[in-house]
Amino acid sequence: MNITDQIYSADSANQDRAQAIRDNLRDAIVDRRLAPGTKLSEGEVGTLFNVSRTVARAALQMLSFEGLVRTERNRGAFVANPSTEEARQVFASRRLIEPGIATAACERVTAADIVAFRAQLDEEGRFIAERGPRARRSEIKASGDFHLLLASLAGNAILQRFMEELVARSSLVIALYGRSGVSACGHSEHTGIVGALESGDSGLVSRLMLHHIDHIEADLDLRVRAGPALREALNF
Amino acid sequence: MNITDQIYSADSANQDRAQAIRDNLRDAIVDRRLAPGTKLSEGEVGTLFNVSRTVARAALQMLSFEGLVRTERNRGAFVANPSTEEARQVFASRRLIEPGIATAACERVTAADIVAFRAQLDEEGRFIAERGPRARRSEIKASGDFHLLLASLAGNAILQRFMEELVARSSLVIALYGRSGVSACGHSEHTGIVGALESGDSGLVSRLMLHHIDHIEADLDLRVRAGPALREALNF
DNA sequence: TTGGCAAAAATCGTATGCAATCTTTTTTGG
DNA sequence: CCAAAAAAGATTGCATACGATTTTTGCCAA
Repeated sequence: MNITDQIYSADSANQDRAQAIRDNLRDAIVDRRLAPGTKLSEGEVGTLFNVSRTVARAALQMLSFEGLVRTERNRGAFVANPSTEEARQVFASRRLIEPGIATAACERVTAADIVAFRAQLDEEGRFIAERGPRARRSEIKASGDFHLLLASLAGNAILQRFMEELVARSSLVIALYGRSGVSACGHSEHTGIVGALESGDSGLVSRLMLHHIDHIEADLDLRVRAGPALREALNF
Repeated sequence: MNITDQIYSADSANQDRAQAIRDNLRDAIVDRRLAPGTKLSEGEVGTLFNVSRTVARAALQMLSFEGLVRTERNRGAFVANPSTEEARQVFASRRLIEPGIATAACERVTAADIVAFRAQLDEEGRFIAERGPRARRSEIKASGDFHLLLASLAGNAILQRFMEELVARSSLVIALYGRSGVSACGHSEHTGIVGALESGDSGLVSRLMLHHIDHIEADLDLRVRAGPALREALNF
């Protein structure tokens, strides 16, 4: 089981079908099974999940609030294709929020949490060792789940939701602009953060997290390329 | 309090109608024309704004994402009634985010922005001078607008949206738990922040903002009272 | 009066239909 | 043969309909 399953199961279990569809689509987007720019028509989503357009539409609306889907009036919904500027804003937001979350988590972490972190790290390591695009996607997801696990420990539901959005969008950004070299490095940084958490040094945890975010962003290629206008025009 | 106190303008010009309704309802909630716990039935909202339940429902869904409305399955939507714990989380989030926003804004602020801030401060001052509940509501709103104006200068659309949500929820919290004494004090702090912005000292701006948030929260009465279970049971 | 139960009313969740808008294909004029 | 106009097709925006669930009402007995 992975983290997001844990986080959302309580919601989607007895709640709306729209929420279940949203979770399903979000996983697909974060996993890159749905490429940026892919059209998500209400009818198609509806038939795929055996619901009416009404329910499919609600799910797409939720994803659009989270920034994972962009909707255009009378045209439909598309998997988001974040610009380099958006990518920068995502990471600027994370730099602001996540060190604070790490500090808060450090002050509330329990031995059981550390065990969960170790398991999470093991899973990450497994995917890094594997080859192939399937493992690559699982690796991105597992890496995001690490940050979500930390956020869930901070004891602040609002910040946790913000982080869910930011992590999901980060996955999109990394899939689009990542230069792929950093995986093992990121993993070792995660390991370091868990170690600092265990030692209870909240200042260190916060600093490590900040550096980690910087490293992730530094691995991106955020130079302006072929012009976003062209990308847009080609509906990518 | 009743929804029908609501005034609505017929301009659904180029935007989505659901969005216009959401904005209208949000203003009403933030202004406290709609009290926490008030039921917002889809049918009633729909007839009030001359739209079908479909559109009204979409608007309510948006507000529920923002945390201003709580929806219960098969029961309906209600204006949120944040608990003291939620109130603490709102302010913890603001303490994390807003000093950073202030720093970013300080580095991008222009002379024209300063003029806009002065105008905003003047408006605040006017409402503080006035008496009566109408002025009190306008005062809360104007105070929130100050923070939103600052957020808009930070140049980060994601953080700006987070702040919009946090400021709106703060208004609810202040309306519920505020002890009311702090208005003039908050105004003077706003003035101080603008002054620091003008001087370009981003460290000072950040520190003033942090203190300001602390003062706002300190003015709240967040002791656990008559038991949130009772409040919930009474649907307040 | 109070408590409990069943019918009625209200409200929500969802599917479906129609008009408006956008996209693609076909037709027409040069 | 190509460009522009027109028609056909697809998709969304919105309203409405109907079953399901909840809440209220009315009634009777304790």
